[in-house]
Amino acid sequence: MVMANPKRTKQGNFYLYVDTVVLTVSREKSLEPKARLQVLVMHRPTAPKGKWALPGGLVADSEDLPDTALRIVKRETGITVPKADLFQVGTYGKPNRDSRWRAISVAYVVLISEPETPAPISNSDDARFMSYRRLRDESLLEFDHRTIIRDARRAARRQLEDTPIALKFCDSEFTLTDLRWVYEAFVLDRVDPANFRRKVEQVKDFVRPLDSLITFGSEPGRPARLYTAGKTSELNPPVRFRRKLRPR
Amino acid sequence: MVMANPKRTKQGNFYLYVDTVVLTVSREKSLEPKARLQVLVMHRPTAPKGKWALPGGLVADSEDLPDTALRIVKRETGITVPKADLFQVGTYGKPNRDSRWRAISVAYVVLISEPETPAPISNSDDARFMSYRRLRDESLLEFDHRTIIRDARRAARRQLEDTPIALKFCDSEFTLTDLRWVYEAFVLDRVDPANFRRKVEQVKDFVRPLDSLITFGSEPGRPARLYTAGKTSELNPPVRFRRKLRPR
DNA sequence: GCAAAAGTGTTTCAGATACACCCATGC
DNA sequence: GCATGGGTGTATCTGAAACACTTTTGC
Repeated sequence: MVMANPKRTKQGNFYLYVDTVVLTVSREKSLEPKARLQVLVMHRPTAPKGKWALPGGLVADSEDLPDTALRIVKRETGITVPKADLFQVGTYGKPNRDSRWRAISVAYVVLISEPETPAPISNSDDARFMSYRRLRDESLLEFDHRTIIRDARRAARRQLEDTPIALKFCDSEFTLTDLRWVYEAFVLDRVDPANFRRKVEQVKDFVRPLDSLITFGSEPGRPARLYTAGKTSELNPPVRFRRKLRPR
Repeated sequence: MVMANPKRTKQGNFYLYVDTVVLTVSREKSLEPKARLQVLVMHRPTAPKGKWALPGGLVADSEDLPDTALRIVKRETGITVPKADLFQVGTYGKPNRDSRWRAISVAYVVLISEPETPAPISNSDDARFMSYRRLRDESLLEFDHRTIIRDARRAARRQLEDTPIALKFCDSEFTLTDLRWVYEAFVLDRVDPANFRRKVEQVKDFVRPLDSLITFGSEPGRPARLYTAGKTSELNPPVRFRRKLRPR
């Protein structure tokens, strides 16, 4: 039911974008917790060499914001992200955040496990996963995208505590060590395996042990039990970590 | 540095609004914690009787989003809100959230203490503070504004834990009971005065006792010490409340 | 004196950490 | 056997809740 609107000409001197922060956690065994988090970035053809940006583009008419996010991520990086897993970080609207014209961006974040190799289709001539740490500390991102990734990590960490999104980083069958690996990436520190196990298992319907299935992997040590995702959409109690105490 | 842009015509089939949730806490002594929170709403001249909306309006060219928020709140309700105290709740962009045309809204929330009496200037023919509880439970709000106020309360509650915004509800000199009154409004329950005192006082530079100044009020009981706001912008440790235990 | 709120002190408890110790596998 | 990670049991610590008790006012 769209009516003609006399005020139509009042607005129009800006663009509304959706920018998306695609996060993944590297499985490189040797990586410290702090170095595991990866962000998907792309290179705009007209940008200077070595300057990267989050995949982002204009909202189309009658397109829901999350639909914009996944359309643009696909176009600019080749990566497919599930719509249901997107959640909002915030909206960035300072008049001069883009020097070319007024751009207002709604930022989303999404967590994925095994990513395909990035392969841009258009509007982009390169795309790759880069270390969150590097992007945060060095000046490799255009616009205010460094602020956006910092806010995105914070938002994601909160979601890890209260929702089962950590499972998005895991395969459909996983060990508790796999899951701990993910939490450590966000906590930026090691977590005691014994305490982690108890903490996770007391959350109602967060994870389900698979009937006596065991991984036979190439790792040393006793094989771990496999789990699948439970059905809860809210972690109760939440999975929080206190600061360490001094060793006793 | 605004350039002509060939893609200009691609966008334009929607409006970008800012909607603002102005919260206050009633000082009516008799009110239970749950009934204290008030939301500023207004009546659009073309809306049905008894249907209210959050103050909201179009973003102007080159106008920062928080500036839009306070301009519109002033215009539609007569209330002045401080720009620095606004913080973002989220962006609502579902294609059919407004039946008239496509509207995308960035929502802000702001906490104020003693409000002036609402007095709309234009775009509105009535404005008032209404009970959060009623607005949440009954269907008095247009569009998805009921969702927005719920999200706003949640966002505000988080801010109460981690930042000193609770002080925005208080005067420049206040007692710890005044401050507790505010927290109770968000926790939706009574809080033990003794424990509250300790919790607040151990936060670094959150509140400062005023040199032996004492309220001589009309209240019964021992007069309370006055405090002023400290300088911290982050509550460390945060002011959290656990669920109650069973009485011993 | 009595009621009521401010403010202090103390016990108790839930939840989390630290860590010792046993288990199951690869080499 | 031995190294290594999986998994269990448990002492200890910490922050917070509960609540008894003292102080200071109004009436």
